[in-house]
Amino acid sequence: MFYTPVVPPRPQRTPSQDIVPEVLAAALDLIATEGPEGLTVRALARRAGVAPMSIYNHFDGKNGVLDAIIIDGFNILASESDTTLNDPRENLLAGSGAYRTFALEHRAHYTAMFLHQFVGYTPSPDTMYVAAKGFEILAGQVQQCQQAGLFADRLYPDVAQQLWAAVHGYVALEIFGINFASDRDKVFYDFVGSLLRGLDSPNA
Amino acid sequence: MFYTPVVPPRPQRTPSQDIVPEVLAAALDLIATEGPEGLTVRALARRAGVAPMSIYNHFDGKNGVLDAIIIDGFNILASESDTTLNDPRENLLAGSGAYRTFALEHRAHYTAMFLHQFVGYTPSPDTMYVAAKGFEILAGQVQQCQQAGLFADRLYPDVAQQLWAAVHGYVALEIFGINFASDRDKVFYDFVGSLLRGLDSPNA
DNA sequence: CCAACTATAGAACGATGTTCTACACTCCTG
DNA sequence: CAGGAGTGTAGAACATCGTTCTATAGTTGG
Repeated sequence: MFYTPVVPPRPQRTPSQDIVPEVLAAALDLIATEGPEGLTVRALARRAGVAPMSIYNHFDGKNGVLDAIIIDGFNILASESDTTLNDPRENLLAGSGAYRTFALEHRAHYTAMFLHQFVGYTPSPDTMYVAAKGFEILAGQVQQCQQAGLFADRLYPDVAQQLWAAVHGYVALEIFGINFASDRDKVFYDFVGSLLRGLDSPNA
Repeated sequence: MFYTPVVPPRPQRTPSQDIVPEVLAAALDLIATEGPEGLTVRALARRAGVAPMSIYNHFDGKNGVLDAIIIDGFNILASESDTTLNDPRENLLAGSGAYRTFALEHRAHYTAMFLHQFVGYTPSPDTMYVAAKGFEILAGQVQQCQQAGLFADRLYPDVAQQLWAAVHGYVALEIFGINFASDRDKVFYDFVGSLLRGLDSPNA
């Protein structure tokens, strides 16, 4: 009369050390496939094969997951866009291209970092620190250009801000689906190249 | 024994023709003061002094309110940035400045139009149409420049896209609070001017 | 003055983030 | 190898969200 199931119905518990990476992967997957609004605690736990409570035990709730994604994103962005070519101007062009590639290929990261304001989310101090470090990398590359004689009569943080604004604006409209350029890649490089050329001539 | 209140406790019903403008004003006020996440149907009705059901009787729910805000925003933007100076290049510069002024002064409009993705919102066909018209105004201004000899070896929709990306990027970072420029106004005009100068020289 | 219209209040439904509690599995220690 | 501490899980609970429905009451035109 006793009945023992032949197959354990499912691994009942997720080992502790697997939870964080699986939740992060599931969160990126959710944002990429369902959009930022698809990132809910219940859906996240379901896709990660984990109990909702684990989001609170291993992260600080949904905000903690967002902090983890954003910090991860800044680390990837820093490692991919901190190029070190000999020509500092080429270096800046290559960095801009790498920034755009990061945004397009890690759309979920970029969305969480710069495009979507998640309701109730405020970045943690750690997140703010990593973000500031990211801007410093860009500013450093511009400074190297200046030491090579470019952007002569401008402040390098201003040039960094202008370059960042341009690249972010182009990428944001691209991701929003409102880019009507004839050839997105070519128009992008022409865009950044033209801006650098214009910024290298004297301030009007 | 009968008691008649000397003052009617409050106007019980809002006259029909007042509801739409009051709801729109309350929605802009809510976004501006509480942020986009503060725009909830209940809070909106409360601030407008109106029943929640009115949002559904006079608009198509929350999405209808957003459509109304966005269409209103595009109309304001078109009327303010469609400048007609004699010099087409000056015209483009003035239009860019007007775009930025619109974004900064009508922050709630601009947020709904380009910065925040409201959960569950998809623009109505009418909204899409008005938005496309807005891009055509910009493209027309660029085309006038081209007829005057500027941006010679480039396609005018590409130049329009590049200019829009630049201005939107600058404004977006400004509104997000991550603009580190020494003087925001001056750096903006230097930004747009440099881009136009660079785009006027031959394509590399 | 009455009938058609419509703004209102309030309950209801499913879904959200979050917290709490009881339970069951794991794994280290004695 | 047994047992207890630690921890992942399930589920209920709370307030709030957008939305729908119903019944009521105020307004207005004929």
